[in-house]
Amino acid sequence: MSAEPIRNARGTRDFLPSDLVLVQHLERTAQAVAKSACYQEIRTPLFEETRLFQRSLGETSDVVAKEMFTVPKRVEPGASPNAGQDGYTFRPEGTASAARAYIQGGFAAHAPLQKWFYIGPMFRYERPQKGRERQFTQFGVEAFGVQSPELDAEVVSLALDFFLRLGFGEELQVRINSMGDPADRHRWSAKLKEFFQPQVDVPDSPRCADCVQRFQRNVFRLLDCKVPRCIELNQGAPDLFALMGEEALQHHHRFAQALSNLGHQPVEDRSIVRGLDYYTRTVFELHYPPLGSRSALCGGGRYDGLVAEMGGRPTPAVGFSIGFTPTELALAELKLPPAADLADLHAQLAPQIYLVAIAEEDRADVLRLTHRLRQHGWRCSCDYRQKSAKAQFKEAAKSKAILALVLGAEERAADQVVVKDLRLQEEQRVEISALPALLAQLLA
RNA sequence: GUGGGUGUAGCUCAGUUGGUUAGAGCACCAGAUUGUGGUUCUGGGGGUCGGGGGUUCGAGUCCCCUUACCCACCCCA
Repeated sequence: MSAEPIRNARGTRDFLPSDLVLVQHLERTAQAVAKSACYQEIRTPLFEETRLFQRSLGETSDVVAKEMFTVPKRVEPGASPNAGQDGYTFRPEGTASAARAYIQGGFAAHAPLQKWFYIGPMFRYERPQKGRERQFTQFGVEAFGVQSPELDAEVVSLALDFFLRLGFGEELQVRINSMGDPADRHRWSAKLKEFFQPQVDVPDSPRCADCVQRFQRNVFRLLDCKVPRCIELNQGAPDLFALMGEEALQHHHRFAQALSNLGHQPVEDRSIVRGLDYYTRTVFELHYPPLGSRSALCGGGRYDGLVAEMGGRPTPAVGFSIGFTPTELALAELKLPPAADLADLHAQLAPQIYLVAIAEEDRADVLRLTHRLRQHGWRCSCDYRQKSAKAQFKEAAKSKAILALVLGAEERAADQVVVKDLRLQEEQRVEISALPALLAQLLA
């Protein structure tokens, strides 16, 4: 049996100790931003009933149509489970689960206003490429129970704050649009189909092949096609804003106003059309133009219909999600964050104290002392490979420890220990009883 | 799902028009006289050259297939 080594599954990543430094920094930044605005953390299961996503994201969305990690509910021999309809699916995004938890928790009745955030892995069965993985981490925020456009602006400002704290500059751009209310959307959809029909429904369509496809699945997407010819053909297409109801229009204006009130002049961008069904009114994206083609950092919007659609009381809501992977890519390109921001996390990878046993007979005492110091809260390490004293000092240096404690026959006889500062190469011999105080001073 | 690129030690790569036991740097391990470090020196472990088939006297080096990864499209975080 020639055992071929098993590798990580396609589209997944190992986060090794040094990789985690950045990730942990992203996590704590996200938490700090969210908590500063009194958003509370939630953790929902990594998998849900498949129906949850079919209902919330829409059967025609790409995510549901071809990117779901679905497993059958039961795998009994002989049974023929229908995973597609009656199975579990690893969550491809966080909003559906949050809405489900909101409904299930009965918040509409006793505490309709809920501001939540989450950080965790999401799964999509896609072909991996740069900035896109099958398992990825998202930071998301969802605020339930308020339909005021000022809340939309608050949510956007959280996303902005996240990137600003990571070191992004003032070039950060908020692009906004509105999807109107469902009735507006239906009218618009009909008008669009009417408008595009002649372009698509002919043997030799002037539109690109993708657009012909999109026409069936999601007409809105024709609008953000990048093919030059298609862009031309989009001239004169029906404008949603001309069909939108007064309330939705007002909402959008107040949203834009609230944003500029917070100091973020938004950019109107009619091509922003989120791919998931549940969005209503506000949709937005954060961009960082210096990044060029990969400038999109965050996407979000309002989904006033989702909770009711899923069987809860009608509850307005708004949120966003930020992918860690694109964020990491952007940070790398921008040479961010500054090393100082990560210094503490890096430092935690190294021991503070490395204990050296001069001879074999000293090892037992070294282990005892190591154990004691750990209980005091110091990060301590020592050798378990019978290395020579010399090699232990090498090990101590390599480990980036700050101090070395040396225990030999002389020290043990006198109840003392040598404390060596590896940065200054200075050492002193002290009574064991005085050790905690000295360490506290040296490692402050 | 479609198209393109790549695949030599843990990592970064050399390997001349196919030629004999496949190399380097870094990393790792051990030493350089007796209780002390990141420099230096010496030695050592580690590769069925992604896998399979073919051409050839002979292939890491050419051809085919396959697989993994990467990149782009689609879509999106």
